[in-house]
Amino acid sequence: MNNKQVAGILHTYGDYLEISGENAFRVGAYRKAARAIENSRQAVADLEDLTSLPGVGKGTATVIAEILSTGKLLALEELKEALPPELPKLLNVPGLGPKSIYTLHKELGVRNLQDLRDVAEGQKIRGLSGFGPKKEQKILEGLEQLHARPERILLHEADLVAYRLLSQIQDMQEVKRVQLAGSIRRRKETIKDIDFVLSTLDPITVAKQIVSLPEVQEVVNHGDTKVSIIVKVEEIVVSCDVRLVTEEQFASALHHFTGSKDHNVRVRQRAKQMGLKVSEYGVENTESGETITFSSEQEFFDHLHLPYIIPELREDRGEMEQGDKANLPDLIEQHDYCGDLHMHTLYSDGANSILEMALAAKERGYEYIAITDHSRSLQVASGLSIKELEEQWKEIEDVNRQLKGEGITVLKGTEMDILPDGTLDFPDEVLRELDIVIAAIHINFRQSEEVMTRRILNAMENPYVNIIAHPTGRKLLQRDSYPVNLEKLFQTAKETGTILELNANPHRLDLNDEQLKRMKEEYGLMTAINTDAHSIEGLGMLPYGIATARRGWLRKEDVLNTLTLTELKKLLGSKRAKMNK
DNA sequence: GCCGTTTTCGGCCCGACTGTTTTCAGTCG
Repeated sequence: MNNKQVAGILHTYGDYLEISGENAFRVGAYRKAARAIENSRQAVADLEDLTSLPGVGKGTATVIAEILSTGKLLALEELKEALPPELPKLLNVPGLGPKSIYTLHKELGVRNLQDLRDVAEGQKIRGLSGFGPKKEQKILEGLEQLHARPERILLHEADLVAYRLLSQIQDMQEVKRVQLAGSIRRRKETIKDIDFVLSTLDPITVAKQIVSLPEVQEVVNHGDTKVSIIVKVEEIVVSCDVRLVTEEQFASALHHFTGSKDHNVRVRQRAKQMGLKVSEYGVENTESGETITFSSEQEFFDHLHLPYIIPELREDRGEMEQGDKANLPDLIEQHDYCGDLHMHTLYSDGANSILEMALAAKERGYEYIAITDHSRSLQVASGLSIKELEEQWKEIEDVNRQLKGEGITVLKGTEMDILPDGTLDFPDEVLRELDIVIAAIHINFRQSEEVMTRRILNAMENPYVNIIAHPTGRKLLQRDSYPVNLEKLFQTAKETGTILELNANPHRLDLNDEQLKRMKEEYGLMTAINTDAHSIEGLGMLPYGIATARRGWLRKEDVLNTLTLTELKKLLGSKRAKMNK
């Protein structure tokens, strides 16, 4: 049993207990334990003392031990017998929580979504105490919404919607300040809803203006301090929450609604120990009852004796402990970035020429780029034959001559396929001529973990392979990673001097934030942030890579692309020198 | 169920909105 499986059972147990009417704190305790296991770096099966996990005491330790030894949990099996198997699915219906589900099941015998629809349509819900016609209507609407739109959207899609709204809200006369908050501000890879915080003297007028914006499809909530709407921009439908506060409250509200939830809990626990109470409106001194407000988040953190914690770090992954010790890393910034090492041109499946890509890169202030078109096997992406690759080298040399003195250098590269049997698509004689070699898997994802891992290890053991592109192969909201043993990849990367990429494409972000953090902290490895651009515009996806690196606690020195051209060439050459000895 | 530099009992982060009520419970973030 791995950590994910154990945590999964605990989460399910929590769901079942909750809809059985169990004490909410007990339910919360199991969920907290499940999160602790998910976040644990050690395999829970190997732990000597389960209660060393935060939030795991004697009771939960016994439960975990049972799951580990038998693969299941008797108490959960019994609950599953006693309750209809599809009942937990009702938790996904917006506006419907555990208490209501419990009542609906007990009083009306509701077992699944269909039953729920039937009793709502049959107007049977309104007769229950605590329920009425509006609640009944809300449940029907919730059932509609359940399948109407995707649960989450990608960060770059959220940005498109968010900035469209932000500029309009900014222009409203009564609005003093407005800023994005929530997961979009923390730059999380996918977004459930977009949060805005604004300050104004006239919340009622501003709220009215917001609900009548042209992008608004539906008004979910409309209060004096909070407005919830569903908006549509270019086929992207997403819900947005807007919080309206006074100018004095703005900094506290911004922090509160930026989250994450777990981070906020930690902040409040800390404040409580200091005799303070934190809310979205300010910090109250429990003894004197006086509430202090702040003009910036910086002041807010100062007041709690913490350094400023940037939004990307607010995930309760150690930022409070490290902040307390003044030990937070100096994170990479976009201006540290010197060049992109993974991009495609007209030679394979890109949209622009080598010269166009080079000029665009120069425009962005880069010192170098690498042209890495696909290799011969990947015919769906017009992979290059050896002959075509050699023709490309001539063109790259031409472009370099043409751009001499312009401060930009084009490197000869390839994104070479790792074939299903683990061999490489080009022979060493060809690879030797290249400045940089990226290897990647694009076909045969369905092999076993052992075979997939072996394929990649083979590539890493080749002296000419510098980088493994998108190492897990996942596509966000589309497909999971192929099975691969990341620990073995990290270990071999360390031994061979191969670099695992952070692919900045917002559909990939592969490796992800947590994997990057682990790779750096436990193996001391650097990454390469590349856009994998297929056009000039694709180069502009870099911020998504930088943000993910920051969420992974990476500093400038943890990223290959911050090296100067001279340093880069030296580092790329060092693997060959070492392995060809 | 967990947890303790006031604590081994009595809290558990905190508040808005909605729909149901006539003072509050449930849900959400």
